[in-house]
Amino acid sequence: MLRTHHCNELNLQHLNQKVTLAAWVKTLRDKGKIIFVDIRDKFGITQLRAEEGKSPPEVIETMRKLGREFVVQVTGTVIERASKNPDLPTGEIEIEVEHIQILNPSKVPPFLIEDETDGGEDLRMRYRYLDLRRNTIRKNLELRHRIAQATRHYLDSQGFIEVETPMLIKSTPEGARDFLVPSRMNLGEFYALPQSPQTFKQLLMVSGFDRYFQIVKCFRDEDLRADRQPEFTQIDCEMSFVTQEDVLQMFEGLIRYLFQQIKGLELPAFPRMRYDDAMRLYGSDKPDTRFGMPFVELNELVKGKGFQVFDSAELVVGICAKGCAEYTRKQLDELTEFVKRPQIGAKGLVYVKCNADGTFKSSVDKFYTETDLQQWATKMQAEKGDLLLILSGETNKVRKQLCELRLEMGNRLGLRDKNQYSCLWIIDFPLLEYNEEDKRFYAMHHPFTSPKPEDLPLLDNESEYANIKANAYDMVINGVEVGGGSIRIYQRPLQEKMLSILGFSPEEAKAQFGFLMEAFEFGAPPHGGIAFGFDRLCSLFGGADTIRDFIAFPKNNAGRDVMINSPAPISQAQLDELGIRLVNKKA
RNA sequence: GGAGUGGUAGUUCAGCUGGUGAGAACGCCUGCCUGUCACGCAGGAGGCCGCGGGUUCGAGUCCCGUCCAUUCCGCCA
Repeated sequence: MLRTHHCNELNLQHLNQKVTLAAWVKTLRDKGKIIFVDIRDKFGITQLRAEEGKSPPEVIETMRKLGREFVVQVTGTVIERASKNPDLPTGEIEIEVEHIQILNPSKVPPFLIEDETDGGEDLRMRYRYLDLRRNTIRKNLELRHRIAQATRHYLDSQGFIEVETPMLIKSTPEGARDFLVPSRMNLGEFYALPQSPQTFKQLLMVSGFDRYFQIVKCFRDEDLRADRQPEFTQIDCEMSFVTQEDVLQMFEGLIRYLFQQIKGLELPAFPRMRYDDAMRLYGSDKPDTRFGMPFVELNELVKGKGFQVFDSAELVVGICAKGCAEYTRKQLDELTEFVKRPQIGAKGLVYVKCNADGTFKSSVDKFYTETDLQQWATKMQAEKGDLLLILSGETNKVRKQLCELRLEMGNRLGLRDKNQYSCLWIIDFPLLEYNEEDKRFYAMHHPFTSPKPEDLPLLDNESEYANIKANAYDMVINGVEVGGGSIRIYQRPLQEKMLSILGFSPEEAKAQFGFLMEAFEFGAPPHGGIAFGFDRLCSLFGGADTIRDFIAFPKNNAGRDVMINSPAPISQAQLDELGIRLVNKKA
């Protein structure tokens, strides 16, 4: 080793020891006759000291030449500081430098390599290796490592084995857009990168592996968000001979173990909420349950009083914001503007202030009496001082809009504390979802999800498709879908039926999924599983909204890596070899 | 594919209804400083105001286009 100690190690117990350190120059403080240099490695900071007339002249000379991020190797004696720094673990000592060597100089870094950097996102990504020198980012990756290790430990202890599945697989029409890889040896044909190892893990169950997991990269070529990357990591799991209840117990166990190990938190049992209830009460299949403020439907109270907007609405629904009756005109206007933004798309917002003196003030006083408003307030369990916020319109749309408003109110009222964790299961998802554009049903989870046994007869009646429930479940924490899974179909006839409902001809079904259905004919066990979004889980544990700071080398929201500058054009020779001709070459 | 926000010094940003010097802080350079640790003090360098058009006597500022970044909607089984 080029060092005897790292930079967070030395203290008064090492007094008078001769040590060698190797690290990066963090800051220089040249006081004239005396020079202090802080050096930094991933472990911590140690102060170097040199003094004119005392230190060797070549040491003084070299130390004056140093710049930020120079890599140096220093030999010297551990001495007690004349003035100590209680903020540093090494703050009681310093190194009296006897020899210093510049192992590598550095250009001036383009941003400050400090916890509070002055660098913007773009610049940090271009010099990601410098960004990763910062404590905050490195700690995020250390957190990710610990979560991964704890996950492996838990699943191993429960009899799961980690099996790798291929990255070069086959494109399928269902689901997200695939990333494709041309095959040189099979000209004109393409591999696809896996959107998830779904079919392979099912085949491992057919193979009798009983319990499988993998912390694995998945690829989806869709537009990105702060919490979405084109390549992301899943904790992918599958178990044989299980019911939904077994899967929920096992993986609730995993998440509670992680909270215990990583955060030191003992979480209560996770509540279960049916999908229909989640949509009715929160307008979302991933409700943030850190706070209440559930939806209250008001149709029967508001109709027929001459207010055309409500009379013509399919659903009139509101939330009660505790203690907000004092909101000013300006604040109410802000909320109205919020729901009218194009992304939300509400036409307007009706409010009712439940005044402290028991009176009501609303934006619809023209149409409704005090008695009417009192009824609303009672139904919404409002007290004096509360504010009712009501939206109306087509059911699905208005629920989505009110969901956004509820989250906004949660933010405004400080009810979404990053250090508080509210976990729950959403269960009883619909099996199928109608797509207006394509005029057909799609699998809500994926085509291998099994229907609830009691709903099997509905598969024969197209008008009932939308009412079929699936053995599918999501885990939601703080309004984030961290994982989801299902009990799978394991019998060929049912899988064939499912694919035909999804619009596959028997020939297409055989071409796409014949291998899976054939496997089902060789003694496939009942099985089911789940996959967790590992990057999201890490950001949640780290209290961040973006997953990028938990990925060593992330891509920007156009899917570009601005450090290596990918994607990039390839040579004509490569294209020729792959038999590819570009039609729309970007100039 | 659509909407919002932003682009001015190495960096983060300010720059009002268009009107004589394009600014601050941090960073960088030079000098001074024997207990600093957000060191201090003095001085200095550093700018195609993203790019291209337009309006105007005059544009960092207004308009149009375009590129880049970012957030969201669509999309993501």
